[in-house]
Amino acid sequence: MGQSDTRVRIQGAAATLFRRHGYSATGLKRIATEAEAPFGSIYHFFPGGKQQLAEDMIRTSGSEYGRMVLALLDSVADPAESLVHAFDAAADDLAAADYADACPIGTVALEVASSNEVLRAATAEVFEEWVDAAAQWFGHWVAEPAAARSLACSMVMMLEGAFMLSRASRDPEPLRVAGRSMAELLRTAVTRADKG
Amino acid sequence: MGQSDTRVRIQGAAATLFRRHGYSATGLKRIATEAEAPFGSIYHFFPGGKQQLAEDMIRTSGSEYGRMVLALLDSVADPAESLVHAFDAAADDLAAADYADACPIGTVALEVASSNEVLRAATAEVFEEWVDAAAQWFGHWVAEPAAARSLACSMVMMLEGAFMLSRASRDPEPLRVAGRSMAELLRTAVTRADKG
DNA sequence: GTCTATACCGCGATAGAC
DNA sequence: GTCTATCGCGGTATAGAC
Repeated sequence: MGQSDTRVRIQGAAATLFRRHGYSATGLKRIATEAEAPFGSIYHFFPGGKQQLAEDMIRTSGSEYGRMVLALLDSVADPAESLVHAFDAAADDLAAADYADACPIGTVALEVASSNEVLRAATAEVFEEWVDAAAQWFGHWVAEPAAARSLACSMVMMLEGAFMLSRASRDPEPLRVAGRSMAELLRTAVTRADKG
Repeated sequence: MGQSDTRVRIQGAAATLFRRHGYSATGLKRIATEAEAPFGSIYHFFPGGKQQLAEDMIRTSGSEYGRMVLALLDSVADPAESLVHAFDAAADDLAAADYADACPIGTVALEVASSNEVLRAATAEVFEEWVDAAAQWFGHWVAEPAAARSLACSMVMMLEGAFMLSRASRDPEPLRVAGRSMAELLRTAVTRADKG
C-alpha cells in the first residue's frame, strides 16, 4: 500500500493550485474538492494546515522541478544549444498549458517573502538547491567556480523572470529570448576562459 | 485643491500593500486603515472596488517605476557600468527596505496571470512599456533593433528574477550578479556589432 | 459627499458523530 | 480514521445616517 491515495491526491491538487494561483488565493476547501477528498482529510494528513501543505509542496515540487530541468540540460551535448533547447521546451510547455503552469514555487515565493518566515525560508532553500545543481552543470564547461555559480544564478533568475513575462503577455517569446541570452552568456564565459 | 488627499493616501497604501504582499493577501480594510481613510472612501473614489484599485496601481506605479529605472540608467555614461550601477542600486534599496519593496507589480502579475484577465492585461501592458523604453536605451549602443529589444527583454526578466531570489534569500547578491550578467550581455552585443 | 454599520460570503480551523 | 457541521474571523461590497 505505501502512501495513502488520498494524501497523494491532496498533495497533487495543492501543488497545481498553489502553482497557478499562489498561496493566498488557494483555499483548503478548493484543494479538498479538486482532490476529491473530504475536507477533514487535509488536517488528518497535514495537521499543520495550509502552511504545512505549502511547505511540503515547495520542497517536494521544488526538488522535482530542479531535477527535471537539469535532466533536460543533460539531454543535449553542446551546452549553448542545450540552454536554447531547454528554454524553448519550457516555452512550448507553458503555451501548451495555456500559460497556467510555470515555475511551481515562483508565485508563492514572492507572496510569502515578507509575510511568512517559514515558507520564505523553504523557497530560499529550494532556489539555493537549484543554483548549486546548475553551478555544477556549468562547471563542466567553465572552470572558474565563481563564474559557474554566477551563470547558474543568472539562469534561475532569467527563467523566473521569463515565466513572469510570458505568463503576463501570454506569449512564449520571452522564454525563447531568455534561452538565447543564457547561451550567449555561456559562450562568453567559455571564450574568456580559453583566452585568460 | 486638485486631487483629494484621501484618494492619494488610499492609492499610496494600496501600492505599498499590493507590492509587498500581493493582490489576494491585501484586504481593503487594511488599505483603509493604513491610509487613515474611512472604509467607504475606497468605494467612493474607486467604485470598481479592489480590482479597479489594483489596475490603477499597476498602471500608475508601473509607469513610474519604468521611468525611474530608465533615469537611473541614463545617469551613468558608460552603458555597461550603468547596468552594474543600476542593479547595485536596486540591491541596496531592497536591502534597506528589509527586502519588502521590490518590483511594484511583480507579485501581482504572477498571482493574476491565470485568474483575472483585466489585471493580467494591465501587467502585460506595463511590461511591454518597460521593454519598449529599455529597447530604445539599448539602441544607443546596439544598432540592430532586434538585438536591442532582446537585451531589453532580458534586462526586465533578469531584474524580476533577481528580485525574486533576493527577496527569498534576503540577500542582495542575486541582484548584483544580475547586473554583471546584463553588462556582459551588452558588451558582447556591442563587440559583435563592431566586428559584424 | 463622508463616513459607519452591516450584510453576506468564504476563509482556516476544529469538534465530534460515526 | 473518515467525514460533516460548525465556529470565529476577515474578506468584499453596500445601504443609509449624517
